[in-house]
Amino acid sequence: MALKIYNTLTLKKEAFKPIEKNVIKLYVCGVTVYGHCHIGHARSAIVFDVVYRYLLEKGYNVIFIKNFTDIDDKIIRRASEEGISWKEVGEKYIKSFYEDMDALHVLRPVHEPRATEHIEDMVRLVETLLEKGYAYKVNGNVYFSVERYKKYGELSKRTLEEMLAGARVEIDERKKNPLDFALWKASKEGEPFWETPFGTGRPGWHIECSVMSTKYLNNPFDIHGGGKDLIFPHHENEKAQTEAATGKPFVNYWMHNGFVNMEKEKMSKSIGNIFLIKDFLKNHHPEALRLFFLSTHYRNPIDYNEQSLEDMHNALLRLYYTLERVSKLQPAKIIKPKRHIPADELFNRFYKAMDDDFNTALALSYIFELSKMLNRMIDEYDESAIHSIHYTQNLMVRLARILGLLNDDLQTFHHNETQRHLEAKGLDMETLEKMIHERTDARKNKNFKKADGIRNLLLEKGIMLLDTPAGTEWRIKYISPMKGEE
RNA sequence: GGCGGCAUAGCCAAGUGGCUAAGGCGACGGUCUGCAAAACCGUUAUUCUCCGGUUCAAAUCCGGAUGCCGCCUCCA
Repeated sequence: MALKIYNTLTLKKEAFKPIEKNVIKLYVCGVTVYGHCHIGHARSAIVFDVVYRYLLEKGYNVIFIKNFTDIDDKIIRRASEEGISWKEVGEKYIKSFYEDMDALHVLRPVHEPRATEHIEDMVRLVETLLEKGYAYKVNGNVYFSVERYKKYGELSKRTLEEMLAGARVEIDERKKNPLDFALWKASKEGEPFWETPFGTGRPGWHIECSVMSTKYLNNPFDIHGGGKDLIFPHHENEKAQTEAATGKPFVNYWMHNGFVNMEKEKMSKSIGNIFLIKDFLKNHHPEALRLFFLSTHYRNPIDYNEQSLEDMHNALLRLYYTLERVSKLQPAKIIKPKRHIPADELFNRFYKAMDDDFNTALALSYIFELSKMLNRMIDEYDESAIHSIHYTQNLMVRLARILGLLNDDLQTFHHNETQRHLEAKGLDMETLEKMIHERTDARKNKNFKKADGIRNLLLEKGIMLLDTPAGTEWRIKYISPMKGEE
């Protein structure tokens, strides 16, 4: 099966051919570490985590690099705000980044280089660009001359004339062209700096990615990814610098994920409508966020709202409850997974969907179909089916894990869900069990009015009771306030 | 102003030339139940923003209109 990837450079879906057979070199722009990660960072991380997982699943040796930008204007500003050094700012938010990524089950890339560990390489790149005449010095700053690089605008699909017509670029007298961008910035008093042949200063924004990607992957390399907002200027500039310096193409396939909107508006720090991953995790299972993102194609925008997240949380619970039903079946003495052809068909369709530019929305639908298939097999249970059931379950879990879902074992899942949910609703285990007990007694005495009252009370708290032959069980169920009132 | 994208059921969302227009959430009916719930079965878009065109055939291609969004400035 052939993988196709939508390439921002050509605006087309293209058959994917790695440069080296069986090896894929993947670079994704990481974060600038000056704050906690928000839901938008989470989308990018999850999208490329799934790309990484799927490429591994297909048997490729994936050299996946994701950087930290740990020196920049905003970090310096943050340091003075928090009264700590810029290095401490970096350390603090790298730690925060890992907490969030681990919670979201984002796999660690092969290397996670930091900008400040590659200053020497940056200096070398700037020198090369100066030597080749692509860059010029002004008062300790070094600028890249966009007019010298003929393909400037190739990635973001605009010409220099068009960009200037936009005329929102601040005119800086020192630059030859307003669109020229800084490779190296002269440091001001009190700012971090490095000594270089062209002056005391610090790197510009784009250069770290050029340096780290080519250092670990060489160029051209296979896939470069990031959020859509990085196409211009970040990726355009990375490409210009690297191609000008090396005389070789930079990247074969450019992948960009769409934004997360809040109430139809882009989530961004400047608008101030950001929602942190840490806040999300207080109220939801981390996989609900994955499910939410993966239910839309990665290139499309997605609108974040509580209702959608609750829908997704319910959908996630459904998958876990299917696994739970399977776990409760009378175990066979020896499980010999037996092929179940309809399940295999869904498995194949899953791969086909993923091969089509990572169509996770379609791929997910097959996981839900496997879940339904399992439930049906359990409903019509006879002992001989146990082997097929296990086979089907294994397929379902395997596919889910390619998407980074169903990571929890049932115990962990229950424990975490219960903790989070009870806390959010101001309940505790003891009260809950007492209420269930009370209701059971009421039912025994045929006092159904009281029993139903308790049940409704709990339902309002998002706890649903199930009377099974084995006794009363309870589950979490997200009910939106609107629907609850109806 | 320039460039790019989107418009599919109550909501979210796949599908981009031809089998019954995926899947999730929700709603309704059935089985089950004290009644429920869960689970399963069934129903929930004869039609894909609108108007033209191409074609034997279009949600899917082309032209136009309307609406929404993004980039052109730090951003995932």
